[in-house]
Amino acid sequence: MALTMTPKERRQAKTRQAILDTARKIINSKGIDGLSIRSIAKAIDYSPAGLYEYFASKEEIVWAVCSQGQNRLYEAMAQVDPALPDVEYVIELGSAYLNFAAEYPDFFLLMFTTAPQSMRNQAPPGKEIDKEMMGQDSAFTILVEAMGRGVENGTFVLLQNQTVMELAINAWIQVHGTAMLWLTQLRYLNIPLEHIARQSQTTFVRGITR
Amino acid sequence: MALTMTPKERRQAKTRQAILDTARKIINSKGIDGLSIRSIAKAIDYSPAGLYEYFASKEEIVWAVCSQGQNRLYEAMAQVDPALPDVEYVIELGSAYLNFAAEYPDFFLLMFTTAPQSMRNQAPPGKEIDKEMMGQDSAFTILVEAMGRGVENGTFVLLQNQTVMELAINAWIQVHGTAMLWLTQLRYLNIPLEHIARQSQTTFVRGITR
DNA sequence: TTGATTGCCGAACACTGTTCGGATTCTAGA
DNA sequence: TCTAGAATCCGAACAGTGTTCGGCAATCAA
Repeated sequence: MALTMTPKERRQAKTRQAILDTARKIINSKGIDGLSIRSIAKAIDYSPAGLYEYFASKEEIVWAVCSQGQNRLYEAMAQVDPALPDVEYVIELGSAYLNFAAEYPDFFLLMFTTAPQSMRNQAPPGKEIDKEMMGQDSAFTILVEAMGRGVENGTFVLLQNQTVMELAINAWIQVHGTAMLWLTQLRYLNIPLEHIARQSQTTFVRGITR
Repeated sequence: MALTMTPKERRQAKTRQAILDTARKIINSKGIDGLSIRSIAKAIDYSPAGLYEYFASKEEIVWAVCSQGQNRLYEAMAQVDPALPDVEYVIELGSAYLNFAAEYPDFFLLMFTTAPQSMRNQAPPGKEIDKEMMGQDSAFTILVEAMGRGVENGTFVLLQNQTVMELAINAWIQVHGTAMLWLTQLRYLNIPLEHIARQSQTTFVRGITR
């Protein structure tokens, strides 16, 4: 797609990306409260007003950062080897999810808490954060396919009237709960993530295998 | 304790509680972004500066609101009948947790996401939000005792080298993940909470029973 | 009746996101 | 090449935020 762009469009895209990159860096270093229009502007040698040529509001910037975060999460999970056995594959997918959360805590919390709330109203039509999550090339899709494969192979067993997607949601719940609880509570009690994550995953696998 | 207070202290406590009550109401109606010092002050016929006689900062107000929220969550879970069989008891505890989250979504999200982050630094010493969570008369304590009882009765089985507290953390992860994922994602996809919660709890119980 | 403390407020400060008008600079068409 | 118009960008301002400070009353202790 970059080949079909005019020089003007390329400049625009470059500036847009520079804004998003600095915004993401500030979030990862100073947290979401340390992110201001003026701090972004100063970092890229722009006037605060100048940013509004590229984004309509601060929320739109944060939304775009989160949207790219979903892609990063997808790529992290897509790197897990699908040739692994069913159980190991699902566990490794979960570990990729958790590593992402542990590496970028503020970013992860932003993507899954404050972001979906306040930005639901003015996200680009057809590109809401939930559609983004469920759509093609999303992290959740990888999980659905992994669970579906396990069910077909007879490795995982469905509950009564349970669909594969619902099973995937349950897997998501388990790993997401681990990430959220560790980020907001357990890590301050010096409880290591790997320790509790292994237990949680083991119990979950025990619950869905026969 | 209210009996040992001087009239002056009673007045102070009354005003403090009025501040916290209005703050909680604003959070539940307008969300956390709708909460401002000036909006609280206007609601109780005070000047913005007047509130600083009772709380040192806005964050201290939010912290106190969250702290009282922990108590409300504890009371909700304490009302579950302990005479229930092990499995039903744990499930009902989880349902109480989920009902709380569904009834006060913004409040719940505040308690478990933005709050623990930003207020860790200047919470009253010995009263950090995590100590609050793990301490006596906390919601988590109820869960620990419930799991411990189930283990003693042989209803629940521990993993290798797993403690009862770790098992309780896993139960917490499961129910917390359900709450968070539904509040931030699933409810916008019109997925009913009861539906997905039942599956999640069933799978978890299946994972910890022999 | 003093003197001091408490309770409360108006005004101000530094910050935030955002808008608007006016400068530049770039670009496309005759 | 010249010019009209669009694309960029900025300074200044506005409304809102949390917070501080000086001072004015009311209350309380001696």
